[in-house]
Formats: sequence, structure tokens, C-alpha cells
Amino acid sequence: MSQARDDAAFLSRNAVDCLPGGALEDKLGGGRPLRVKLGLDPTAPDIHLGHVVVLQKLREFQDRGHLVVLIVGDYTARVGDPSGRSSTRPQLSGEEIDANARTYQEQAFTVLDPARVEVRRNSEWLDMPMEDLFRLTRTATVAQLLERDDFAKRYAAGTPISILELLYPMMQAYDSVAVESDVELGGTDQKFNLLLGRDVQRAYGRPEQVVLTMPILPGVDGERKMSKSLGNHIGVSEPPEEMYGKTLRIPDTAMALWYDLLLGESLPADLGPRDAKHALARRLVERFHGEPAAHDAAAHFERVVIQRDAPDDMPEHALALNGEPVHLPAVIADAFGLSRSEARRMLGQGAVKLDGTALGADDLDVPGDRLDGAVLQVGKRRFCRLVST
RNA sequence: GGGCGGAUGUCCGAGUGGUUAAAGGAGACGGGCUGUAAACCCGUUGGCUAUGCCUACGCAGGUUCGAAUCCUGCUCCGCCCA
Repeated sequence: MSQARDDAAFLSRNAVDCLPGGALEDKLGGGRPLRVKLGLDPTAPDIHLGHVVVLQKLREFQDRGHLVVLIVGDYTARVGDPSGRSSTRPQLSGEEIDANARTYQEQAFTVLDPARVEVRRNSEWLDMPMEDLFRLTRTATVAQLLERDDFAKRYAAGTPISILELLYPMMQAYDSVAVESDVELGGTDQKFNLLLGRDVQRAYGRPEQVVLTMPILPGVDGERKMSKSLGNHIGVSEPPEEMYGKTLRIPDTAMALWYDLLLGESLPADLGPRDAKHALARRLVERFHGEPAAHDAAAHFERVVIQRDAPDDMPEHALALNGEPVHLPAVIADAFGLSRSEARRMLGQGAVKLDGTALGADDLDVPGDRLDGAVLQVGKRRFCRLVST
């Protein structure tokens, strides 16, 4: 029993809520591996560091012998979690969902132990007859659903709430019934949905799950929740240099929280903010790409961003030279995915360098022999080597 | 069923006949500065075969020398009353 108490204390550490009090310890005391649920929405197929906070917690459960039930919300994705914003999302095709689900698993497995995961899709059970939907929807009332913070606000403000949106928490809750979850994890913004899972499980005569919520990781802007749609995320499969640079971009004020939530450590007191941030970036890259990549990413940053030199290796851009002068905006546009008008503006702004020499707005046509093998640079970070075909 | 309001560039949002490729803000990008890809300052931000041309203000027509702005029809959305 004291083992259960220790485990419960460990597993609920740095969680915001672990509800109801004592329930986790009771479940752990049952001696049986627990089924720990996490639902992922397969619309945006990228696991980012915000997910990692929760995935790490799942990993801790796995390391103590428990089973993670990963639910791919292929059916709920049709609804879209109504978290504040406009409701309808584009419907995904079966192939897209398959592809996204695969990506998700792959990326989630950078944190989770694949040997202790059960992956399920909620279309397995949510595509139910109307009669079953009646049974499900009878288990909650409108007043209950309107307790949810964002629904309450929208209702008070007179902004529309579709029935479909109201149904979303019900479907998520039913997932818990279907997979017989003992524990469900989520960010604090999921608290309502997770708790509703308990109500619905009870209504179906099942044991109620423990609700464990983790703090929300702020994005690279240091303020808003990390999310792909806000563009303030760092994906776990992003290239090492990106991951490193983006981490360095976070405001100093967010560092302590990142250390805490991602590394499980407190901000090192003996390091200054600059060194602490570099250390953080390095640790994160190391974690997802390994030590050599972390080392290279740090060197790359030092070289490209701080020293402003060209990186060791850069993409090559093939060029057909025939002795004629080459129209530079076209080359820039092709090499970096800009429009030609944009490329001209870059030239005008002194952003384009050829072998380290800045070019100007008048350098529209350049002799071909000047380009072969040269390094073309736009801005501080975009490089490519021009190669004659 | 009735009444009212709306649809503008990546997003938010001004603009009610003519220097409007369309104010302002956000974002993004570029330059400066910096421990930083932060903050701050300055600039850019539809496309192109480029001192000009083309495309753009929900969709389709119409009025006019000229329309994002006026008229007609259509589509979609919101609010209120029942």
C-alpha cells in the first residue's frame, strides 16, 4: 500500500489536478496495470512540446507497468473541439486521417514506450445508431455542459454554440467508457471534458476514471498556449537547428516553466539567462535528435546567427547556365520559394548576398559565371549553393 | 414566419462614386541593435516578361467617363422577435 502511495505521489507530481483526491492511490493499490487514456485530434499531424508535457507523464505511468491507451480522434475530428474558436473544420478524408494517425504514433513514440501502448480510433465506437446516441446524451444536461468555461462565456456573450460543439465533450467522455479507462490525462484546459468522462462512465455503470491535468506549456511567444494554429509551437520532428533556434527565442520569463515542464528540473541557479537558455535548447535537441545533432545545432547557431557566417552545409540549387546573363529575381524566387516581386524587394532592401557581398536593386541580371558555385543568401538565415547543371 | 445587420488583402478591421493595390492594427519578412531567431528602432508586405501591365474588396449581372463604394438577383453568416 505504501508502494501505491509513493507511486501516486510521484505520478501526480507537477500535475495541476489529480481528481478525486486519493483516487489514484486507490487505483494503484489494486495491483492491476491501469489503462491510462490520452486522446489526440488527428487534424494537425504534428506532436509539439506542449503535447510532450502530457506524453512524459504517460511515459511515467508506462515505466511503472501501466498501459497507455492512445485514442486517435478520427471521428471527433469531424466535429472539432470547440475550444473558443469558430466551430467547423474541414472534414478529413480517410487517407488523410490514416496518414495523420501514423505520423502521430511515430512522433508520440519518441516519448512513449511503444510496447505498452494500445492505439484505438474512436470511429470504432462513435459511429453508433441513433438509439445509442440517445442513451449517451441522456447522461448529461444542457446546464451541465454550459458549466464549461468557454461555453459559459459564449452563452453569456450571445455568441453561437452549435449542438455539435455541445456534443464534443460527450463523445470524448464516451471514449472513456469504450476503452474502460482508469485514468485520463490532459492539459488543464481539458479538465471539464475529463470530469465529464467520470459522469458518463458512472451512468454506464463503469468505474470512474481518475482525472489528471498537466500545466499548459506556453509557446515560443512565452504567453499563449503552445499550439500549431497559433504558430508558436516547436514540433518534435523539427530539424535540430530549428528546434535550437526557436528555443532560444523564448522570453527569459518562460524559461523556468520550460525547465520544469519539459526537463523536470528547476532553472539552474548558477547559470545566467543566456547560458541557461542555450543549455535548455541543447537538452531539448539532444532529447529528440541525439547528442551529436545537439552539438551541431549549437555550432550552427553560433556560426549562422551569432557570427553570421554561412553554415557548413546548405542546400544546393541547380542552375542551367548557357553563357547568357542570369535573371537574379527568378533564381532567388526558385531557390527560396519566394515570388519574383518579393525577390526584387529583397534585393532592394539589401537582403541578398552573393558569396557574402550584398547586392542591390539594380543587380537584376548577373553574368552566369559569377553564379556557378557561389553561395546565395537571403536574409540572415537562408542560404543555398548555386550549382551549374 | 417577421425584423435588422454583415461578407474587404495572411488574419482583425477602416473605407459609402474618382490620386484606392485599398487607412489602422496583428502577423510575417528585411535592415539596425542584441546573449538571443527576445525587446526596441526603421523599413517592406498581390502578381508579372516592370518607370508599364495584370489581378483583387462573397458570387453573377447592371448603372456610370469612372464602382470596394449605387441598383438587381443569388449564396453564405450573425443578431433580435415569434
